[in-house]
Amino acid sequence: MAGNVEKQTGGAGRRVTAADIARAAGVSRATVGFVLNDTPGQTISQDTRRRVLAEAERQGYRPHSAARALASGSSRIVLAVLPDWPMGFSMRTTLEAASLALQEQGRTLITHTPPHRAAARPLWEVLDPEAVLGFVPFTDEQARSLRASGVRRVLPDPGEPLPDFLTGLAEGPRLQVEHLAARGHRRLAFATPEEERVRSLAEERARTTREHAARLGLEPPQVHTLRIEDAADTVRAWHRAGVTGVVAYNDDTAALAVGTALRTGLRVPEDLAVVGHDDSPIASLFVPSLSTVYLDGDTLGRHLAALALRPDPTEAPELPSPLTLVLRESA
Amino acid sequence: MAGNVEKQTGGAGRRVTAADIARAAGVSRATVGFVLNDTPGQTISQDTRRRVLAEAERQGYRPHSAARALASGSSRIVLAVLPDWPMGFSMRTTLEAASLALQEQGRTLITHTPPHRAAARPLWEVLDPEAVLGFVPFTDEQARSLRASGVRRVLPDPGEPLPDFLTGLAEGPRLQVEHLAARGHRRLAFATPEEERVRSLAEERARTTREHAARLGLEPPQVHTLRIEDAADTVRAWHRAGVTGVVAYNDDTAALAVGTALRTGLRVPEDLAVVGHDDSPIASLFVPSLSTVYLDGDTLGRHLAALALRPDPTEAPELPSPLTLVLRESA
DNA sequence: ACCGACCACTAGCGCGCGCTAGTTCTGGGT
DNA sequence: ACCCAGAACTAGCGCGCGCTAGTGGTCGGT
Repeated sequence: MAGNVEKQTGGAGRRVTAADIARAAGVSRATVGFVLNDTPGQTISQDTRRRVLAEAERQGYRPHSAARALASGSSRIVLAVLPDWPMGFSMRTTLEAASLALQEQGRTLITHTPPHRAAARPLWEVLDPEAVLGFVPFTDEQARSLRASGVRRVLPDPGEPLPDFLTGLAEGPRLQVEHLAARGHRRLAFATPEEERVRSLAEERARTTREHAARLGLEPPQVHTLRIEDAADTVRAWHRAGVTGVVAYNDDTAALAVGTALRTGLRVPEDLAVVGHDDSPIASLFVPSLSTVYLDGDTLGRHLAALALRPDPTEAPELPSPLTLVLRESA
Repeated sequence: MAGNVEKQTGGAGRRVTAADIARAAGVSRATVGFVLNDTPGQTISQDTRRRVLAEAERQGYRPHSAARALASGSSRIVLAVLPDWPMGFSMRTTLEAASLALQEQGRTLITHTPPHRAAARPLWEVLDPEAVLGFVPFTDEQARSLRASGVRRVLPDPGEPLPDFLTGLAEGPRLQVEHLAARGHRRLAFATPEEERVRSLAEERARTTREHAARLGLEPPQVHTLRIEDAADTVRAWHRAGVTGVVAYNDDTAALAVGTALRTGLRVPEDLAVVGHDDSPIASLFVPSLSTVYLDGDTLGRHLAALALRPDPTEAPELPSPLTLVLRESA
């Protein structure tokens, strides 16, 4: 066997600790810590620094995060609790931007979608994160657990009003309604999927739809759940009722509306115009391609990171609107 | 202020530790540990047990996972590194099943999609997981980092042959090819998306497609990348070359193929039959609905959990084939 | 009366690391 | 010759928990 590094330290497969580095470099454990963490206020000679760094590299030292978390009192982990909505392209960009911004601050973003069957212990009790970002308000039960687990910052903060990044998520219908209104549609419907899990957001968007329809002097839009089984009935009912424009909760629902309309013999967008939401890949692939609302994930992601790490929870940074309308064939 | 529990322990917001419970219950810290962990081989009186449990409940005690991980030497976390493929419905079921199975063993499954821009520290160095499941083989660099981080079980194990759960992921084309062959198609094409990230799996599936086409005495299928910009050209080229059946990498690609064929004036499935893969929701929504391959996530998930926790890495459990063909309109 | 077995606990180490409170060693100023 | 400031370190505590090696007490058997 080639005399590999692990063997030299003794125990087969034992992980390399800072003490190993200290011994090998002929310094104390504290010095190793100072060098590897660039601890401010410590003066270390060039020579020692080099020796420690070289030895750490040679032995492939990786600090043990549990020990670090225990000693420092912070895991440097930020947990994003994702809702179970099919994650659109925009959401992925959002999380990636947030992740990058957090990384620059030495944090690690972990995303998590809770399983339907409630976990024995919620993930934040296991990970001990520094902050938890939810995309849906937490229940009282969850809030209690979060507090007991010592999570320092929770978003949205239970008890506080919803932060704008969440209300922003429900602002899409404004663009959808405005567009349909501009095209002369007077009677709209809001279409939502059946999924229980998206209900809270769907209701929020339905509310926004009604609000802006009222503002623009349109007929009060009806809200309908679109199911694969009876979508045809719903679409026919719309047609009979004079509905010509559909605000869809997301692109999947929009796709279902458009597909059903076509099968029912309606023309899209002539007989029924549909605007989706999320700008998911299928939006452009669908025949006809879907007009939809694009969400600027980059901006939103940075905003989220800033919210999670801001030292003073009372002062929140401003969020420029991250929504844009994408015009395609379906409306 | 109502005299709340936290206040009683002293420090504002300090988290409740096992020592607090011990003090309040009038027992030693060890006893608290024995009670809360049901440590085998320890005899605790009913009375004491009740007192400790009650006190833990009253104070909302949550064990500090970092400390536990440090002391026990294991984080009880299993990390699944997901590829960046759009996560189909089947994949979600797979992960959920795996998560549940792991939970029954006291483990926590954390899923993670590495960002495109490489993270400063890969997630496993931060989380210190007990096992890491990859859906794509690890690079040498990653393998080294995994070993240095003390991860006990890595799947797929670098250096070992691919486990069947991964080769199984490439078995779908067998069903796709067999179906098309049974319908009398002699000349097939394999359609893959452009995405760099799915390339390794796409190539694997292309190989399987060729293999089974050969086995069934079909013409050697050509492999084509389907891009939105020039999909029309590709589809026309297929038609000219006498290709009548398309094996698609996934449902998105199948959707693109079908959509393009329709726009080009071809009939589906009469002129071009297409079989997708993944049974994603759009597969049934699309017009015409897509024939596709369904992957039984439940079986696969349990298998994964078993692989991650099996005590002896040399003996792997059997995996029954988790694939089924779903017949719809496109083929 | 004494012993051993068993029950019901407790004292305290060790996990790996961050960090405070020293300690030793220069080298320049008086 | 002495002092003292600063550079360059080190000793060792504490984070919260798991767990081993005890320790006292009770009870049945001889």
